[in-house]
Amino acid sequence: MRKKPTEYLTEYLAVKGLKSTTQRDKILNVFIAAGQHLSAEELFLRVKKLHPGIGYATVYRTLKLLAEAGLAQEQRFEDGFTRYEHAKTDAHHDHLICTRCGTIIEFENERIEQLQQDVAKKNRFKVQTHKLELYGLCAECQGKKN
Amino acid sequence: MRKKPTEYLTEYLAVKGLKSTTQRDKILNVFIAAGQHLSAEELFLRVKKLHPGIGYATVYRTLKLLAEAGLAQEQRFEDGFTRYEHAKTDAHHDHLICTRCGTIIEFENERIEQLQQDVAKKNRFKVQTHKLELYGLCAECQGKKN
DNA sequence: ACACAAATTGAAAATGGTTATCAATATCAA
DNA sequence: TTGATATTGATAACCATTTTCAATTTGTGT
Repeated sequence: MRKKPTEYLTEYLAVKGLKSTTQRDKILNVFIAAGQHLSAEELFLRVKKLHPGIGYATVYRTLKLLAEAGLAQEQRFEDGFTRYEHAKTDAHHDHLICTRCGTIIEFENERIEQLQQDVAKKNRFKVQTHKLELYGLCAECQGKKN
Repeated sequence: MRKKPTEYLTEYLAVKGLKSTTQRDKILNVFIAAGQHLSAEELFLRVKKLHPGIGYATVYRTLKLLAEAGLAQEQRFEDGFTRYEHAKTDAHHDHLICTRCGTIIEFENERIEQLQQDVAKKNRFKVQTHKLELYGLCAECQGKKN
């Protein structure tokens, strides 16, 4: 992804016969400036601060659009709602999720990926995507009582 | 779990100061007789067939209760709603999920579990539970067009 | 530039799985 | 049997996410 994300989006929209709008660009920019694992709600709050006119539904719609365009990736964690992370060109990664403070740590492990492929093959299964999440306590939270 | 599930449930309820009811026993029996990975909705339909009087909410409540009692385990897949599987005494297992027909295949892989522990350790993370799901096409669906 | 068909927006209502409410009923210890 | 408390069933409420729809904006052809 050597070109700017907004350019990439515009290109994607053109190809799909969709329209480029200022809202979409603004939302994308806020999304990029923000950290990983944002929920739609969180993104909406950030967007509203800079661009009060933009509506709730538009943020949801744009987030889905970004996912389709490959600029964001949907992740559904156990806390109920969907979060989005920036698309990475590099290898797939998985998550360590602290059940106490909510911290999310990313990791990648080539060996695990390989074993997953082995399992799939054994079951004559063709993997499209996968999800590996380890839930537990992060280093900080292990010490805390209660 | 050498004793009958209903007995186990009764015992759990007694310890917790809760009450044993015919509805709970009936729902538990239907749950046991049914296959794995039932949604609350699916269980409700089965229950209703045998015991028309039992309400929707009671099935939901009982399912949560069974999970607390250790008789069932909650699983949240990407299709949006929660499914329950029978608690197993044997090793933890993971899932292969067909994105076309919805078939769910269980598997377990000791080596992967081990590597997960390694990753956790490296991040000074204490794992409580984990979730590994491979989404893709099962053997049958790979041949089908569209 | 100009017009127009088609896409997009914002606000509000709808959805859909799940949970809470509440009056009526069932359970269980005394 | 009684009485305090838990449970039930029906329904309303929740809540994140989607859809609806009239008004507005965009891009293409002229």
